Amino acid sequence: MSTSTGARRLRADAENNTARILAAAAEVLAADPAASLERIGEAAGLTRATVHRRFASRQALLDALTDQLNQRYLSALDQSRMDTAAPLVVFLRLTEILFELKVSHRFAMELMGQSDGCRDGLSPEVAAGLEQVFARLRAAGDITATGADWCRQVFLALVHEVNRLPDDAPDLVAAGSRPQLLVQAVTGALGGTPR
Amino acid sequence: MSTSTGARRLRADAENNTARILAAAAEVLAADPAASLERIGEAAGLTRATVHRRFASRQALLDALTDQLNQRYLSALDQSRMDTAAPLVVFLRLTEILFELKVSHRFAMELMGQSDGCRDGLSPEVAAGLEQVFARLRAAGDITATGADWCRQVFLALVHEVNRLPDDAPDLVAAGSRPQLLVQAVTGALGGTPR
DNA sequence: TTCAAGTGATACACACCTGTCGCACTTAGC
DNA sequence: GCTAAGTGCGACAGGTGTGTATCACTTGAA
Repeated sequence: MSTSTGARRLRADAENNTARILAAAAEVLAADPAASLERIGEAAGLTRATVHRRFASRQALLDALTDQLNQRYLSALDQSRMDTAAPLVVFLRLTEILFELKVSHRFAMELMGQSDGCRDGLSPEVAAGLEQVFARLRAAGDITATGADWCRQVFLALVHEVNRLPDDAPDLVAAGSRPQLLVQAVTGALGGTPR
Repeated sequence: MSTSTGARRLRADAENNTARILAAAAEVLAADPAASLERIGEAAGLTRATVHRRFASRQALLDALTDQLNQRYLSALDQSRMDTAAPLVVFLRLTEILFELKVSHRFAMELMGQSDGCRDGLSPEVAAGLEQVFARLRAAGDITATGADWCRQVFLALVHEVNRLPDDAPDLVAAGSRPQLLVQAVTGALGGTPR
């Protein structure tokens, strides 16, 4: 599962470089979605040639990035233990984990946004997981919005905005943390009763 | 003011083509921020050469688009009559006008988002106007958020998302209209008491 | 009607990104 | 230490977007 699919095992440093390229790509592409592979390699401390050796094409790199993003979302959904905790707690934990994983929110937005129908953005499993989270929030009366798409869009959009907030933003300080501000904002936007 | 700044007056059809290019650019760039000038010209029913005649460079076109966007926001802020009506009414009217003006929300997001500090995104006047709207909402108890940046970001992000919603989205139908859904979502996200 | 303004079409130069070599060098792994 | 795997460097070809210029044609406006 760890990037090695079928091909014979990579050397340790090579596999490490693959991860560095992915991390650099997430960061650079978040700032500029049209950034060249040269800039991505530079950010990873590698040459463009090496980027090409690890990823056959730009599209292959983007696909790998998408897979990684989906896996992180799935992992976060899994760790949030939906079945045992209260919906609001689950939601808060989910956001906490996503922030810890340093998920590239801008890139996530790009992916989710560009897939008008559901082309290549977030996987159906992730969408289903998020939908379940919101369904439980709705059942518990924490939100009133009924559309799964609307809930997901608002969530992703506000994740992105919360992440862009400077550390000393008054609302962020007041809320206590980014996950808490996000939970407040999302539940409020989706028709939840405050407090 | 009308695009003619200093240079001698353009012929009527030329000025009309300038407007068509701007409209086409807003639409095409909303779908693909990296679209070529050829595609923009094609969408406007013109040739790439003509696009270059009206706008010296790609950057000049983007700047003109930014100016237009800022002017439309200013116009909407002006028409919302902040001084005479209740804050919530002002806010609703503002969003209604923005939707009527078919403001390119995606492009607006790009501009606002990319200007980390305040480089070339929305003008200080627009930012100040929005800040005033939110200040009045706060004074009236419709929201509790205190950060001007946070309020503006949430607003712009949700404008974008509301605009992407299909006409038959359940939450949109329930709210009655896009502006109404937007007002509900923004006030809720910013800590307002529902209803 | 007449003429300048504007456009379409085409060509060109320039720059950038992508993808693929080949070769010398370094390094991980046995 | 040896060997193969991996990397850096340089070069190349192909594609695309940009910006400019020229020429014939069309059209707005006096």
